Amino acid sequence: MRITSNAKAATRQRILDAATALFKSEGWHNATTRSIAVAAGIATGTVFNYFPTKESIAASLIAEALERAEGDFPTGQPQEHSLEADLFTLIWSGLSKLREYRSFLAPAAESIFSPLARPLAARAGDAIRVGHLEMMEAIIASHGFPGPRPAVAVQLYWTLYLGVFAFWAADESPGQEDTLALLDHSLKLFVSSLGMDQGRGTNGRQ
Amino acid sequence: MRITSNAKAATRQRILDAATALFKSEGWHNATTRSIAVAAGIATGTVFNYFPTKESIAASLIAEALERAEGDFPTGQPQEHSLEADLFTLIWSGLSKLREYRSFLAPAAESIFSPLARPLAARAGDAIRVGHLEMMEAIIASHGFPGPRPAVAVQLYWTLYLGVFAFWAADESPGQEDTLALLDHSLKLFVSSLGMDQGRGTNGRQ
DNA sequence: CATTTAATGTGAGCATGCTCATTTTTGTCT
DNA sequence: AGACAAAAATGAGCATGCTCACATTAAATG
Repeated sequence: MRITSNAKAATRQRILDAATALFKSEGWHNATTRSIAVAAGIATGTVFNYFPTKESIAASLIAEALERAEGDFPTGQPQEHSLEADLFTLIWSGLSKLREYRSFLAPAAESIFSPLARPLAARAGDAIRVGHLEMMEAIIASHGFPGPRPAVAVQLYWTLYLGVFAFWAADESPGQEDTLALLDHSLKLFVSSLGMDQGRGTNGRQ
Repeated sequence: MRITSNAKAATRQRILDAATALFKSEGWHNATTRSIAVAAGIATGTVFNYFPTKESIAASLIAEALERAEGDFPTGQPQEHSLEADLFTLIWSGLSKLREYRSFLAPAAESIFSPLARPLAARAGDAIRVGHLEMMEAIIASHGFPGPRPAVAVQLYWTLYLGVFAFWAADESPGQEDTLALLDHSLKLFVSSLGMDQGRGTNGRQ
């Protein structure tokens, strides 16, 4: 049992490559698991020896793409710019590097949202969560903002991020200017909330 | 051709009743279209004479439930309370009335999010869109807040609303206090954004 | 090389959402 | 009632995601 994982990794990669091509050319629904298997030169069942579901193939692609795109973000340490500008860079430059995947990310974004289970943050996979949330926390901390209680802050950030991501994935305005507008506003929302009361609000009810 | 629509409406209602029961008892995935048909005492194909997709059955149930729940909201006219308090009432009392449906709304919420097409607001159906968004606009207008450009405002509100809705649907904390905390914060975000610049921001980049 | 054991690949087959050609029911007119 | 047309219902059948018992290949051992 030495180089077994080489062949395994190669098969896995063939599946990912075939899926990438088919998602782009055929779209999420028309790219069937059978067609992916054929394109990868394997049997249908083999696909499911590597990925438990079709969704998980897309999840892997998205996670890897995001990881790659965000891999060369400078740091989460103190920056020259405003908190908003730093968070903008974190999100927007990540999206910019994903631009080539837009055509298949639009339908695949479904798979990110679908289960809607409680730990929404955990959904996009460890790569995104660790990379993105830690970056976000570091950036925020570097600017010295106090935060709301952690669970809510994480939820807020993910609501913002996933909302922008979903909008961006389907945004066909020139230069994604609609996404830019949404991101601008969302960030102002987020940043302004960080300075707010840190306890549980009441909104005027008893 | 006089009372034909009576029988039709009856069959449609039998489907909705059967679906409601099965979604609650079996969950979204285990409630199959065949089992719904059997429970309604009709053939599988008949279901699709009334609803184009399984998803649309859930959409109808959700839309009707929301319509019912929000039907007796006072108005969108000037209130005694703050903007935040008014919006809180709009959302929270709606959710409260939906509480009995929580067990099936959690999985069914998937269907609201899944297509993620551009006009996100149109997704939840006219009942919700008209009722909710008009209410929201009326409430905001009554408080004299200037708004950002409409498309962004609508998107922002729906990101907030659907995010809260999805979180609530899966929230099992006592009294849904986690949802309350999220809603409090989300509303502060939203309200504070309404007073911000109304043009396109730049976040400090060229 | 021959055997054994583990890893990997296979594809028939299942359940499901949905389609559609056909059958059954309903309503109208003579 | 009988003939006809429109509306409604039917269920066999399709494509898809996924499973699983089995076949094939590769590695380890004698």
